[in-house]
Amino acid sequence: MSNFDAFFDYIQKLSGIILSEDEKRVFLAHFKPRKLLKRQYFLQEGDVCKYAGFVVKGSAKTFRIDDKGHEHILKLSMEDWWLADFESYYHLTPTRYNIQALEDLELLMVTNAQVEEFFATIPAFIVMQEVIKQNYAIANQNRVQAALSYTAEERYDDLVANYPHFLQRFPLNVIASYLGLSPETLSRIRKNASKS
Amino acid sequence: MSNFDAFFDYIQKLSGIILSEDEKRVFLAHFKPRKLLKRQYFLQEGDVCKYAGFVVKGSAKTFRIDDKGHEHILKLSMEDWWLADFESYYHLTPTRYNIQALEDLELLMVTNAQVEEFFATIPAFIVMQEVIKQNYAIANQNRVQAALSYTAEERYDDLVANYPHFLQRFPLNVIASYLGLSPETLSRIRKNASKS
DNA sequence: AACTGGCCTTGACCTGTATCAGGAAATATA
DNA sequence: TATATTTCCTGATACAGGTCAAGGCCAGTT
Repeated sequence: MSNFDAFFDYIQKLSGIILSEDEKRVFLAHFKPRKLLKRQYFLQEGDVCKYAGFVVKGSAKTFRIDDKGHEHILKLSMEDWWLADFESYYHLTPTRYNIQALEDLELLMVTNAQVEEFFATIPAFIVMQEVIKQNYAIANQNRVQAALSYTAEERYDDLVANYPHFLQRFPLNVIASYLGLSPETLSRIRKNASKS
Repeated sequence: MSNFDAFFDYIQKLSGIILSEDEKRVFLAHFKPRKLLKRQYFLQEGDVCKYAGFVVKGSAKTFRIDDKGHEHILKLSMEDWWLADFESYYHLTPTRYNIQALEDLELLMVTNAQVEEFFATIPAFIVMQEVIKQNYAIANQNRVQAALSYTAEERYDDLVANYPHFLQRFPLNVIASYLGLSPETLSRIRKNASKS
């Protein structure tokens, strides 16, 4: 039950609309709580991402394995974020990504079909969806720009400035992969940074 | 008037909803046609992106100038796309980008305030907006992944596979910048590719 | 027809970042 | 407590892609 309180807060905060008790009951009826242990997979390459999971507690990485067997982290998710490959989720196509728990996870899961059937009439949820898509589009746009035109060090500085909590929460090899760097390079950048 | 026909087709195609004559009149009343010549700016760094412009004809680049004076192209836009920095447009914050015409442009312009006042009740427009945000979020997600984990050659191959018309339409130095490469490197990649 | 400026290529060289190898410190597991 | 395992650092070396410099080609202008 306290699972859902965090979720309700999130919807209300993002949408700016208060949920009625009736509306809350609709969420309770159709969002399915689920737990995953550290290292368990939420999604694997080739699968269709049938569910989106709201993260109540814990964290996860979305990543791809390249031809040489190297892992590239595209996204790090924690409380008040969603676990899903939205491309696969909306289009029901096989995903190119893996999503794996970095810490034990508590999720609230739902399918896109359920969203369309049960939540299409709840204003707060509609607005929330719009805000999420908009924010995600903008965040990714900025990340493209950073990836294409910033040096490794600039990207790290950017992370320190904008997502300092990532550094407390995730090991440095995970951060390195998220920044598109080898762990060695990140280590050297940090060594330099601490000097100046 | 034929300006608007292309726009109406676009809305109807993206939303899957036919526009009534009354609805079309609302668009005619509030979207403002505008022309820009090649090399003219639609937006400059530091400005607020007050207008979004639907591209009826022509093309443009969205780019940033780095500390060393180098240009990095974030986005290339042509017919049936929008000209705007959405971050600045939605939040009314100063933009970090420049948008400049690569060819003579014919646009239909609108402010976010107008959208909220006049188009918030037109279902086709609402659905269109959702689809745009969703597609843009997904496209940017894939581009982040490409920028962080693909080699220069893989990124070029990706472009050839997914956006072959870009190559016909834009000079190679523009393509190079869009891929995050120097023109010299792109030239060498193409030379190799044509061999095999 | 000559001139100009933008576009593209090529070669030589340089630099940032990856890779490989080893090891220390911290953390989990027995 | 002992033993793996993971995390992080450091040094040596390799390589992808950037930078600099030069020249050719083509379209537009005079």
